[in-house]
Amino acid sequence: MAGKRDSYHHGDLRAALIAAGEEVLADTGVEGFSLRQVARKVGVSHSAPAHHFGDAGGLLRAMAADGFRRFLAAMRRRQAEAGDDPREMFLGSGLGYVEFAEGAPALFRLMFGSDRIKDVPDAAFEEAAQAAFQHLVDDVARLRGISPYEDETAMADVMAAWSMVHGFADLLLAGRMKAVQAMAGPARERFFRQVLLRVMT
Amino acid sequence: MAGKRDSYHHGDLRAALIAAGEEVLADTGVEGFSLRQVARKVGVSHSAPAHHFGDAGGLLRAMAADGFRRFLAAMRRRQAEAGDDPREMFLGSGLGYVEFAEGAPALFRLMFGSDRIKDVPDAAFEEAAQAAFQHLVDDVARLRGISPYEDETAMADVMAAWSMVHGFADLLLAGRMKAVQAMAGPARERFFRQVLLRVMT
DNA sequence: AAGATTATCTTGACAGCGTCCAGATAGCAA
DNA sequence: TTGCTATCTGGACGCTGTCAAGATAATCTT
Repeated sequence: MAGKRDSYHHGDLRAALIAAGEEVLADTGVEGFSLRQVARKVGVSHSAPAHHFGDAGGLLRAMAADGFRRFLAAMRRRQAEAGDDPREMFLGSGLGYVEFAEGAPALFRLMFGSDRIKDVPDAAFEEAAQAAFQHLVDDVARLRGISPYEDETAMADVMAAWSMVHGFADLLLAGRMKAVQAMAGPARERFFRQVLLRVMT
Repeated sequence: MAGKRDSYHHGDLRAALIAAGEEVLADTGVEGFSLRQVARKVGVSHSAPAHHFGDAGGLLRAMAADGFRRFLAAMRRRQAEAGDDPREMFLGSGLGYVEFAEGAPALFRLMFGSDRIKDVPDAAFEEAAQAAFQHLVDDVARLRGISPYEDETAMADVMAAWSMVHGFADLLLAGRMKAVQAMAGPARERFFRQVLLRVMT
């Protein structure tokens, strides 16, 4: 993956930096992430990224936006396997949510509020994050038979479900749910279903 | 707070570094946190902290441990105001949880799984974190009339409640719950109670 | 086709960072 | 008083992000 190239121009440096960046992120975590390390990995000078992303935050925001797209894809994938019962579809999304978080913990943490991307508006990021949120809204709408945008209780369902799934995932990554981590795959999934369902009565 | 001193030795540098560190953390966030900045704030050489904490991670772990103690205190305080109904006491803890997170977002994030303190065992940190968890276990025990350590469903209650509160707080900090953030204080509290109670049917 | 313009990438510089190391200073024990 | 040890300083190192100036290639204009 250490891309040496023959021509002066790279070809698709932007995409290569995002890909390499996610590898570096997975290796070192958000806080150890370094722009120069990414540049080295792609085989490009240390200040080449600046032209595409401005500064380090720019690259991280692009990575986070990309992360949200794959996050949504992970939820859809699990949901597709769940059949067409609204409740099972909802649970499928939740399982995809947690699965993604465990598969790419540093990226997940980056997406949800790292200081390095905060407070700088980014259209692509916001759009991708919004799309993921919308997926959850759709789940609840299907389950309740009414749009959360038109029904306050349904919107409370959305917030409750989101909080539950997100908290579960985040505590898992923090290593604070040792009892759950000790469970084997299937038992853990069963446990998670049971927990998540509480939110939907 | 920029402590100039008269003697060569500081007196209580360790505590001063922790206090100054939390200010720096609040100002710059976990990822912008710098050891030298803390040293400057206390009026001490850039490598003085090393003697007390080893490296930057050492100081951050000590700060996180201190954070967990204040976190627990915040939950207790809110609980004490809630009277003696088990349900109200439980809600009080939850409100304290969120209140602490909003009052010290960077510290909260540090406590729950920053890369800069992870994977290095620390007795003081682990003990303080465990004490906070125990508080939650006690809440559920009081509510269910049985110890979660002896009853699987009660332990599932603990995990569900914890996930819910933690997710709510973390999403709030991430700025992802705009609808909730827009609510005025009392309305928000009412909403949160309603959400948290779902977990305890 | 040739020249000019623009996008892309390199190189070198700078200050700030964490950590290591040798030395200075002060409190304390004998 | 004489050591001894804990505490703190100052300088060095390699790493970092960002900026500015220059080199190279692709594209546009005519």
